Parts: sequence; C-alpha cells; structure tokens
Amino acid sequence: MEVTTLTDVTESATSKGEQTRELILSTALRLFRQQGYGKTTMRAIATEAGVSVGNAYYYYSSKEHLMQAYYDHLQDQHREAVESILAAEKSFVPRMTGVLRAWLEVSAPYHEFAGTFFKTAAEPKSPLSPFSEQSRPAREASVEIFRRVIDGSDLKLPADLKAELPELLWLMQMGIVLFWVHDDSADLRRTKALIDRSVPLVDRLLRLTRIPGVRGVVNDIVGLIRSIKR
Amino acid sequence: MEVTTLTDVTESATSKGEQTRELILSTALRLFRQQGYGKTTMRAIATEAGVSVGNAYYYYSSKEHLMQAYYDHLQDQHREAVESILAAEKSFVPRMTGVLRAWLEVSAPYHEFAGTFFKTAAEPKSPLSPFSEQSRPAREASVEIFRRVIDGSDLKLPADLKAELPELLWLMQMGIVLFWVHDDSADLRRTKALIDRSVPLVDRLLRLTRIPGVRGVVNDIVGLIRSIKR
DNA sequence: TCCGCTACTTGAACATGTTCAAAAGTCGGT
DNA sequence: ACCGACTTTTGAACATGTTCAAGTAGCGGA
Repeated sequence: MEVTTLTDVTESATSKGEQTRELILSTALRLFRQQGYGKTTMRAIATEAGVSVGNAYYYYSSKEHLMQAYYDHLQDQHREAVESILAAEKSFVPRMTGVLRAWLEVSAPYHEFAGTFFKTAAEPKSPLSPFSEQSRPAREASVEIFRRVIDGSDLKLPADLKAELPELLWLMQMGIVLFWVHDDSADLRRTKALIDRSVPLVDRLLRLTRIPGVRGVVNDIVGLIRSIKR
Repeated sequence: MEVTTLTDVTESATSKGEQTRELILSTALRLFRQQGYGKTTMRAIATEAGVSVGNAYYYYSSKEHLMQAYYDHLQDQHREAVESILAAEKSFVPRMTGVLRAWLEVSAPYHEFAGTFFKTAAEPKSPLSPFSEQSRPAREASVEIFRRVIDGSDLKLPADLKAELPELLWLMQMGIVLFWVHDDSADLRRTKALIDRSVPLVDRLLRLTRIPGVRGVVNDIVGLIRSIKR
C-alpha cells in the first residue's frame, strides 16, 4: 500500500513560478489528507506553504481547482499503474478487475475526503464534473484505458456494441466510484467485493449477446445510447 | 405546465412558529427559483421574509436544510401526481413511463438550480444524500411507488428478482435525475427521450429473464445486489 | 546603469454561511 | 398582576473562500 509522497507531485519543476505552484499544490494535498478538505482553509495552505493567500489564488483560481489538480495527478498514477496489468493479462475479467482495483489502490489514501471531491460530480456547471467540457481530456484518457481493456482481450463482440463499450465501462467505473465514496467498510471490503463480483457478471452479460433473442435488445440499447449522446 | 405557487407550500399552518417556518421556506424557494440557489443569500431570504438571519437559522439549521425541505415537498407532489397514473394504467411500460414523467413535471420549475441540489448526492456525510440514513423515509416512500408500479402491472417475474426490482427502478430514476441535471436541451427533450426509450427497453430486458441462458445471470445479479446491501 | 515590461507577491477588504449570547414574547399557574 | 419556564427573535460577531489595488522582483534592451 504505497502512499504518494509529496515529492511525487513535484516533478520537473523549472521556472520560479512553477516551483511555487507545485509547492502550493503539494502542501494542499498534504493538508487535505491530514485534516480533510473541509477543515483545510486556504489560509492554512498558504501559511504552511510560506506564501500569501493571494499568491495561492494566483496559481489556483479556487480551492476546487486544487482538487482538480489532484484529480489529474491521480489519473496519471492510475494510467501508469494500469500498464503492467494490460501487458500481463490477456482475458477480459482479470484485465478489467485489475484496472478497477488499481484505481482503488491509488485512490485509497484519499478515501476519507473523496466525498467532498466527488460532490461536484452532479453539478453540471462545475468544470470538475466528470461530464464537463473541461474534463474532456481526462475523461477521454480514462475511456481510452477501457478501450485497451477490451481490444487486448479475448472478447468477441458485435462491432457497434464494441464501439460503445469503452464509455459504458467508464460509466461503470463512475458507479463503482460512487459506491466507494459511500463505502465505510473495513479495508474497503465491500467495494472490492463489488468489483470482484460485478466484472465476471459483465463478462457473462457480454457473452450473452450471442443468443438470438438477446441480440435485438442489445441493438436497441446501443441505439438508445447513440441517440442520447447528442 | 402548472408551476407550484408559493402558497402550495404553506398548508395547514397552525401555531405561530409554524407560520414563520413556512414563510421562510416559501420565501427561500421563491428566491431559489428567481435567482438560483447560489445567488440567494441567507440575508436576502431573511430580509424578504421579514425576519432576522438568526431566526431563519432557528428553523432551518443550514441553507442546505432549506433544500431538504424543498425536496420533501417535491416528493409529496410526486406521490400525489402518481396516483391517477397508477389507477388508470395497467401495463408496465405506461405505468413506469408515467411515474418518471410525472417526476419530471413537478421538478421542471427547479431544473435550473437542481444541479446545486443534487450536488450533495455523492457526499456520504451529508444528510441530504439520497443514500443517507436521514433520507431513508423519503427514499422508502419513493421505492414504494416503484413497488406499486410493478405489483399493479402485467409483469411476470421470478420472486427474487421481483423483490429487488423496486430498488433497482429507484436507482434507475436516480440515474435519470443525474441525466436530467445535465440536460440543457430545449424543453428537456433529451431527458424525455431517455425515459421514453429506456423504459420499453427495461420491459424487454425483464421479459428476457424467461430465456434459460439468461436466468443464470439474473440469479447472479440478484445475488450480487443482495450481498452488497450489507 | 536605467527604463519599462512582465511575472509574481502581498494583505487588507469583501461576501456570505453560520453561531451565540442576550433580549423579547408567550403562557400557564398562583 | 406577577413569576418562571419555555419559545421565539435579534443582530453583531465569526470563519472562510475570494478579489483586488498596490507593491516588488526579475530581465531584456537602450
């Protein structure tokens, strides 16, 4: 259970401003972890980082933007962690399970204040919403992971379903994240159980698409998804 | 497209305190609608209602609690609106579609600031979360509606699935709400399309459970749901 | 060296949700 | 009418996210 150290965040800092920027971010993340998001004040972050409040706002236009930066950092870690899994595993279930569990691991240190973070998930106007235009790059990078999960696996799927599936798996991850946020079981037992049991289920569901009676429904589902994407 | 009037909220006000309570609530809801949640200050609510700020807090311990009260009010309206539909329709699709559309109608006047409201959906600690202990009564009342949707319909289902289905339909509604919050299409065209197309799909999926190859997966799904509920 | 431009930094001021000690009102009992 | 207990009301004070006008530092060019 490796925990991200502060210096992990500070990488390739070059100019003067960049150093201050990273210093503020790493200080903020440390305080978030230590005392939670709500109890960490901007004044505390600034003081602890040895800068003025206004200076913190010069680099991060709001407290939520510090979260956004953290989120990006998290995703980078996840992308990295996923590589070895995708290289090693060849069938769908372990690939998907591994990817989800990897997310769980990199996010674990932040579980306590994650609620405050994902609070914004439902707020359409916030740039932090996973559905927003601003988070499109991060979202697409995330969807790309699931595309690789499928492409590198042994699944045989109808073309149209295969095209939509990465986004659906991403959506599934969003659901699991929502569950995780509410999960207060010891060692995240319940979330782990959810992952370990739901992925094989998805696998079975996907293989069901070969049954003739099912095919029609699948087509309709794909059609529905396509129609509401615009 | 009937819009809730302020006096709809104020009903059966009796004692002195109750009157003030309702006055504050109705004023708050009016301002929320007129200027949005974020731009409505507690001072504005108090001033407009002709009371002091502290007095508003005497009745509602936070701004969010004013939302909670609104939410309860909304649910009451929904329950009422649903009666005629459940009395008239006898098959699943129109029953379910009607219930969802009724929700859309009573909620329509608040669509603009709904984002701020459902923001709390993902925050585990907030009593406003639909999954929280505090909102259990409201949630159960809502689930009950879906139980009636099923019980009064022509659906023939395996007993164990039938037992879990009301909660699943409630979850489906949560998903639709999330979609609705992000829907900025004219006249909520896209959300309406989502309802009208997804309900028949659910209907078809449910009838698929008769196919032998599907039965096993359904059992597993039901098992998974049951196991993660604890 | 000095000028001017940009990047950076500051901290006081502001906006707003929330708290709280004190005041005012209400009401039943004597 | 007065007392005491409880409910209701008040507004100033507080906490904290955010803004902004002003100041400082660094740096390339004359």
